[in-house]
Amino acid sequence: MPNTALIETWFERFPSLRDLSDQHRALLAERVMFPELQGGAVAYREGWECPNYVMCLEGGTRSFKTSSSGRELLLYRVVPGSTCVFTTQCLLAGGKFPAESVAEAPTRFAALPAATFHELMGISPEFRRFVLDDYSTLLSSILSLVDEVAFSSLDKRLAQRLLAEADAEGTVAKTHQQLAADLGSVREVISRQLSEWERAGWIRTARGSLQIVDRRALASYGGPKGA
Amino acid sequence: MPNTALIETWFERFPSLRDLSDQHRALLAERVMFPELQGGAVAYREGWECPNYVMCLEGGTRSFKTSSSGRELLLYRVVPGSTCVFTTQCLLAGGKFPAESVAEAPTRFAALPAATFHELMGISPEFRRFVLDDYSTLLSSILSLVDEVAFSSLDKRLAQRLLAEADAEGTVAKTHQQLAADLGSVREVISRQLSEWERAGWIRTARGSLQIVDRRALASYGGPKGA
DNA sequence: TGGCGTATGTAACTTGGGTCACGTACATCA
DNA sequence: TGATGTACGTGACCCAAGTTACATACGCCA
Repeated sequence: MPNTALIETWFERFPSLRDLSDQHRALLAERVMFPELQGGAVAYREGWECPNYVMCLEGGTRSFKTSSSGRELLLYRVVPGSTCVFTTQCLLAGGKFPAESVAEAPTRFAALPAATFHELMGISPEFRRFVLDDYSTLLSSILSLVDEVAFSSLDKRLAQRLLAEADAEGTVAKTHQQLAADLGSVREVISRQLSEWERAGWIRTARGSLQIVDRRALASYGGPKGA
Repeated sequence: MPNTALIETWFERFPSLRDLSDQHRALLAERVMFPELQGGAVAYREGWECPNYVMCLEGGTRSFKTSSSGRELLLYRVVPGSTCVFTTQCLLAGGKFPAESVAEAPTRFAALPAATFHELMGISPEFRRFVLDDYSTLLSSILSLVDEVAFSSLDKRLAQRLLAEADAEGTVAKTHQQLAADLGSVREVISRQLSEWERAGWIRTARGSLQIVDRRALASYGGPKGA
């Protein structure tokens, strides 16, 4: 069994899978596959079939919509320990993949064939709970996204995003282009706003990253409804 | 049993419930309640608890988000024979109602207590399928909504909506105000666009409704990506 | 038939943010 | 140490759409 190590990693990343009965866990282990993706590789395009239920072990992907003019809007990010919930959507709805998904780094998945997925959904309450927890979390986050996109201005959304992307030191390791793609906007608009905040002393910019100086200012700018 | 007639109506509106085993159907019938709402009454506000799984028998509600400035955006409509999927979301995610919901007409529901809902999700594959079918359909429609709101212009969205709301004769029985609320816009903007289309001879407007004259023109305007 | 409430028409203005068209600054590798 | 590719800065411009501010117009009830 060359997969023993990977299976171990898998259960480490998804501890709730340990709640399954021995029998069901054995079924998982028997059927699972561990595909890989290069960084930058396309995982899914809109409209593709979804033959597997997909969980992320290493790396990560971003799922997004693309407009006719080429602008992108981030829907959500799949990181180690989380599932690619759009595959859940495909399998449950019996439809096609509803967006595009691209690996942001070299990525390793655990993939469960559709038949096994459905089988386990039927027989394992723990597996069901695991799947539905993730799935309902996604819907919540997409509903917030609707609200944001429909009613919030771009500068507020940008402020929030910087805070969300920042590490403990306040560094945001993204280019303006990437921020624009996350927000469904374009580079120039992001640059414009960032320069303004840099002049105000709220951030410091660098090539390929930026540094938040005044977290509080950004938070009160993007946070409560008001200005 | 004063509810016999209602239970009969209920199963008529939701034929897939007949697929449940006799035992599980008996459980449904035993625990169900049939609350009513006046037209215009608030069913849920954002953040409310959801003690029931709710299915619509008569009437209907609209679920929408509201911006800080008071603009509304329709998320989806609950009609007879469909469930209020946000209650599913609440029950599965264990969270609060994620939007506001208002009865558009006098409305009758079938409501299943949360405990019964969870019990049946565990023991009845048919019930599970019924719930998850609806739920996954909702996610699909919300994802389309994201795409539309983020990337489509208001006039295209309006054209599509007119076509969607029109009856067989091409009559759309809504005020400009209501159309605006569906689309997350304001009345003046809708009126402006409608006048333009009236001048072009695509529609005829009246008080409280309008008539589509040239379906094809509207469809090609809003439909394919181009102009 | 006059008035009141609701629905609509429309002009003028403002603004956010996307588009165009550059110029400049790093950074790496030959 | 130049050349080339990638990231960033910036101004000018434009357009969709929201805001403001009224003017009607219809329809019903007293």
